[in-house]
Amino acid sequence: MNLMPNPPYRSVDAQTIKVACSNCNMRELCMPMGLSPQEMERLDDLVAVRRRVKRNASLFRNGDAFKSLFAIRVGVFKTCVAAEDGRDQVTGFQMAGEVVGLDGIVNSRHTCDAVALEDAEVCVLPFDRIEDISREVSALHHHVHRIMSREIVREHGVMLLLGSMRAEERLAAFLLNLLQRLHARGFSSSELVLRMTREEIGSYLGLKLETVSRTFSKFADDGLIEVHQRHVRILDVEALKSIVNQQSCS
Amino acid sequence: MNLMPNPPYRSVDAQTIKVACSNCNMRELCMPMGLSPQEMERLDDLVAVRRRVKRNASLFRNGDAFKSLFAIRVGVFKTCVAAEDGRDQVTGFQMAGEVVGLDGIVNSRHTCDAVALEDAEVCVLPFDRIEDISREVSALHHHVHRIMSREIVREHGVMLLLGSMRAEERLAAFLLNLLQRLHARGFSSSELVLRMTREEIGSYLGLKLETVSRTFSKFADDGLIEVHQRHVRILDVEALKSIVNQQSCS
DNA sequence: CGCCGTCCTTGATATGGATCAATGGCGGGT
DNA sequence: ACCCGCCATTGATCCATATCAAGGACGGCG
Repeated sequence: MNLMPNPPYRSVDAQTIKVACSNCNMRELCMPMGLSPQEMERLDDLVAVRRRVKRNASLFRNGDAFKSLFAIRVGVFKTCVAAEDGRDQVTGFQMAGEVVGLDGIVNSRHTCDAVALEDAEVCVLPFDRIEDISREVSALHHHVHRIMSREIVREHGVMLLLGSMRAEERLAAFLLNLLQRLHARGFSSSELVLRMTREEIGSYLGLKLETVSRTFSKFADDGLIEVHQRHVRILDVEALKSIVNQQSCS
Repeated sequence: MNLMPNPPYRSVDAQTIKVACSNCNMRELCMPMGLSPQEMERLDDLVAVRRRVKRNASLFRNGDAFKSLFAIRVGVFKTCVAAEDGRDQVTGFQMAGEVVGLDGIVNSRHTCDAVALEDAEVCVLPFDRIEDISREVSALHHHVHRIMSREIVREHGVMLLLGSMRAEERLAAFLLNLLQRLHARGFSSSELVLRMTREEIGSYLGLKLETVSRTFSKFADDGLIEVHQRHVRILDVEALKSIVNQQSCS
């Protein structure tokens, strides 16, 4: 099942922008903190260009040669892996300040697709340059390790969710996670706009879209949230938290 | 649900052995290849000690301070994460030549348990020394990145399995994966001895132990495998592969 | 402004795997 | 060698979620 029947493949804007990290207002999200001015200067060599990615376009696709990591500046992406038989699985949703492309390092080829869910902009971080610079800037060196480790830990959490939680717990955990990340970016922690469809949420959570929709409705009936299409208002965070933590089965 | 009711916590043998990678017969599994003699010499500074871990003992536990990665020399481990409510999820089974502990880098604390499924031995790789040495030995630098990326890609595969496969597909994929890894280590690719219980397999695959058992029995009835307790003989690899790849639902 | 395509909601029904329960078998310890 | 505890198997039943089906709402475009 393909979520996007006709994705305009690689319809990426050619217009790329010369940039520097040192005056980027996102840097506290994607770059290490507490650098000396000369270290900061070295980092400016890292980001050669930015790239715009239109809604529904791919930043990279399974099989593409891996050359760079991408730090998201604007927009939300999904990453998804595909089985031979065509089934696919959303492995994550990434937003500003998060880094995508780590899957490509091991075999110099990407093994998943990264698709923009809205018009987006990323910083292109050539990986060989990352390795060169991090030889001199140990804060960057360690930062890269931390980013990769964080992704591993995040995926552990998703495995726990997929392996042992029920539909309501999964959706509550999903909402709380989005909320927390949006809050860290200065957005309201009681209101959010989903950038993905019910089907994409379902794929990520190992549920069918109807189940996602029904569970939203149930939360709304129970007074935990208000849902109007992709607009969600959180009325009772604590109740959501207790759904996630309740010992439901086994 | 705790898989191990009374784990002898941290009952690790104090007898640690002074060792060197350069004459280790496992090095092609856990270390980068094609090093110069002087690079190899630098690597010998990496592994300070080895550690023995008895069956059912933990190599590290959730909350432990992170100081080192561990390269497995002998034995099989499981890693598992726990939710607040006590549920836990096996996130992987690791065997000789594989590295555990990557989860600890991001916050300098481990976020999962690593438990030996049989008496085991690991090389202790202090992480600060890894970072120091990889500044000079770029092959090691890149190797660490590859190992972390490989783990991310592996977890993508588990997410696909947990999110979209049915019980038979999950177990077939699990057996094929074990087989392939054992084969790479010189073992038969048609016969294997499981080091984990049905419950641990079930936790990893997001199934209950009864379902795992029933699915083994079904495969045996269908003539795909022979099962005697933890001894499994593969009779029809191709059939297992076709179970994994078949477009079953949606 | 109305149409069309995509996404979402809701209901009815089916089913795969969980749960509950009972028995069996192997292995480790004394 | 025997017992005991853990692990595995198998059957009967239940239930959460998938599946199938039918509208409904919104947004973009002619």
